[in-house]
Amino acid sequence: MYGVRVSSSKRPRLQRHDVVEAAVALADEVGIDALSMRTLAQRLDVVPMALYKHVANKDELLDAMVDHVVGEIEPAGPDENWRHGIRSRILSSRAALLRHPWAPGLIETRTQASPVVLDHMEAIAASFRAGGFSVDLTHRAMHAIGSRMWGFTQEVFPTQQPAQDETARDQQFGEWMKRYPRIVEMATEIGGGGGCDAHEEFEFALDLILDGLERIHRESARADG
Amino acid sequence: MYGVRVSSSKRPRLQRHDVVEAAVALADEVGIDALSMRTLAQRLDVVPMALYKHVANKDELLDAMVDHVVGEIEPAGPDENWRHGIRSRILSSRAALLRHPWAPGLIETRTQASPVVLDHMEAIAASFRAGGFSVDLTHRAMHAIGSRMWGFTQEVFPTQQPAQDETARDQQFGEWMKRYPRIVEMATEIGGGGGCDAHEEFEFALDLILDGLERIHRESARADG
DNA sequence: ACCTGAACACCGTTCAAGT
DNA sequence: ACCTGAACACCGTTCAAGT
Repeated sequence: MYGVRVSSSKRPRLQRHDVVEAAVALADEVGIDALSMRTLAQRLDVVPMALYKHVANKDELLDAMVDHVVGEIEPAGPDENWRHGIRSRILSSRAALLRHPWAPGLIETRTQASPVVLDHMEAIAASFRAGGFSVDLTHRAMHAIGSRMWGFTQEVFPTQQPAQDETARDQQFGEWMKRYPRIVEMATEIGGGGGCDAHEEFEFALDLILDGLERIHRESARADG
Repeated sequence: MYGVRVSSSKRPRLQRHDVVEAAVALADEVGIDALSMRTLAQRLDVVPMALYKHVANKDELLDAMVDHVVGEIEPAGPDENWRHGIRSRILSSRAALLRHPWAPGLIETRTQASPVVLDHMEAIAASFRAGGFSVDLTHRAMHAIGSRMWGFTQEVFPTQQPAQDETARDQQFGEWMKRYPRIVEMATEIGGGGGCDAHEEFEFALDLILDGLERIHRESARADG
C-alpha cells in the first residue's frame, strides 16, 4: 500500500522474449515513433542500458519485433490447390499484421531478412512450384504479389482532414470538385461515407493478380504440352 | 584565397525553393536518414534556425521534397487509349522516382496528400474514366495499382550479404539450400548472377494488373450492353 | 564478473536576448 | 522588426566507475 512497490529483487530476470513482447505491446499502444529504448525501459521498470543485455541495438530489436509479428501468422495446412493455399496464407498473414499497424512499415525497411520472414516467402514460392509453375514464373509471381504477400498494400488515398468551420469546408470541397473531380467522385461513391472496405479492395486486387497468374500458367502449360 | 570566404552579405537571400532543392540533393547524396535540419543548414552555410523561416518544421520540408520529386514527372500527353496513357504515365513516374531512391519511402509515410500528389492520382483516375470505367471499377483499379502508380514496388527479396570466408559461405549456402530451396533456385536462376531485372519485373506486374482490369472492364461493358 | 549512472554526440524546436 | 545563439527535451549508445 501507499504505492510502495514490491522489492525489485522479486522481479524475475528479464528475458529477451519479455523485451520483444513488451516492445510489440508498447508499439501497439503508442505507435512505433514513440517507441524508444528509453520508453521501453521505463515500461519494463528497468534502466535503459539493461535492454542492451538482450538486444545488440535498436535495429536488432526492430528485427525481433518483425519476427514476433510474422510468427503470429497461422500457417494454413497444405492445400492441393496452389491458389487456395497461397490465398489463405496471405489472408492469414493479413489478419496477423492488422493487429499491429506499425508492422508493415517495419517489414519494408528491414534490410536483412530473418528466417521467419524467409519461411513465409519460401512457403508461398513452394506453393507456386507445387502447382506446376516454372522457376521463372514463380519468380515473377513473387514480384507481382510484392508486399501483398504480407497482407498489406500501401494506402494510396490520402486522409484529408476537413476544415474547421462549415463555410471553409464548403469552399474547400468546391475547389476539390473543380480540380480533382475523379478523386471526389470515388471518395463520395460508397454510401456517401467516403470510407471504403479496405478488406474487399484487398481481396479484389489479390484475386486480380492470382487470376492473371493462373491464366499465364495455363497458357504456358498448353504451349509446352 | 587562403580559403577566406566571400562576405556572407554577398550571398543571395535564401529562398524556400533553394532549401527544398538542397534537401533533395543532400538526400540523394547521403541518404534520407542522414538528412537533418542541422546537416542541411550546414550545407547551405546557414544557421539551423534560418531554415525555419522557409519551412514550418521538418515534416513540412519532407512534404516539399516529395512535391519536388513528383514535380519531375513528365506528364505524358493525352492518349486515346486509356491503357497506353496510364502505362506511360506510370513509367515516367518510375523514371523520376528512380533518381531519388529515398522518395518512395517518403511518399508512403506522408499523411497529407499535396496538390501535386493529387494531380498525379487525378490524372490516372481520369484516364480510367475516359476509357469508360465506372466510378466503382476506377476505385478498385486505383487500389489494385497501389504504390505502383508511383513506379515503385516494395522490394520483397532480401539483400543477403554473404559470409566473409569461403568455407563459412559454403556452409551458409548449404543451409539455405536445405531450408529455402525455392528461394535459392529463384535467386540463382538468372545467369547465375542472382540479380534480376527490376524494370522487367515491374513491367510484368504492371501489365498483369492492366490485363486483368481490361478484361473485367470488357466483360462488364458486355454485360451492360 | 556483473551492473549502471553519467556522459557523449547527436536530434528537432523554443525562446529570449541581441542588434 | 529581424536574426540567432543558447537552451530544452529528447534520442541511441559508450564507457568507466561502482559493487
